Amino acid sequence: MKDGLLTDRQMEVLRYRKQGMTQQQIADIIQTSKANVCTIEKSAMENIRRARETLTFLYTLDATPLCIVPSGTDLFDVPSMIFAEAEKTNIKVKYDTISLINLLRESRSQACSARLICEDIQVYLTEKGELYFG
Amino acid sequence: MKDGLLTDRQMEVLRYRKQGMTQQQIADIIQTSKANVCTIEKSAMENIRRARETLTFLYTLDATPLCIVPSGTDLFDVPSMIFAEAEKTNIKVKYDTISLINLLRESRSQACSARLICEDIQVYLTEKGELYFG
DNA sequence: GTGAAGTTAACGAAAAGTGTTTAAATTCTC
DNA sequence: GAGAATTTAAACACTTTTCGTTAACTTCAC
Repeated sequence: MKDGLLTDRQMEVLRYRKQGMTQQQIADIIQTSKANVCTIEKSAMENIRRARETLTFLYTLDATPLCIVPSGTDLFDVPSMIFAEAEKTNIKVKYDTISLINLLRESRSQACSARLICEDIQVYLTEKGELYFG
Repeated sequence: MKDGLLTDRQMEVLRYRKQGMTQQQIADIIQTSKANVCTIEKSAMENIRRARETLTFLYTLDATPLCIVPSGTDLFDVPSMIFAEAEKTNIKVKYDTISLINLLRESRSQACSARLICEDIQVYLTEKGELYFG
């Protein structure tokens, strides 16, 4: 029974990276090649992506796909898009405009740069009015 | 490049379970033994646990452990515990009492039954004042 | 162009994960 | 207690992941 998805090696590399070190510096410390540091970091990111997707699957087990927010959308246009779609389903969304934006920025920070959405985002709505971004 | 952590088999079982079927019913449908359905379901839950832990690691990479909320604590006592601890660190917590409780209930719903915390919960605080529950 | 940082591809060996069966044990319901 | 539902453990073939190497490649600042 292991802790998480990440190996010790992967966590080690991520910690050093968080501190701002280069792959070469890390390679020197953990005694390997920079190419290997690169692959370890890359597989760590892949594992993180998979962890995210796993939880999204779980959260959306009882949710229905609502709409897709296309890459290039203005962040501030997202709430009205979602409210409009939700109205068709007769489910009341649990979030107001502000908290919806905050929710999106917190759960998909990579997909938001300033006011621009830079990835397609699948939106799910549960019967309770909760939102998930896949 | 695979989707998530869960195999097709595991997702299949979780979907049927969500619909309220027994392991035996599922075994008949997917043509295997009920023991195997149990194993698959169990490893699915294990994978979900690991996905959660992976993301917690990521979120707490730049956070420091703040305190542990012990099992048995009243949910409504949690905010003041956390605020008291945070005061020692000179970091202002981003959440007020109500939103803190909501955050906890949403992110660790299993650990909250009504007003009772039923698992030890590790609390992390980032420099920005964000909270994570590990 | 040089050097530093990062990425990629191909390959091998070791480690870990998955689906399955069988059999025994546990929990739950009536 | 009887019977159904669920859980657990051990063992197996099989697949995937991981770490590591080597070598070539892109980017970017100077």
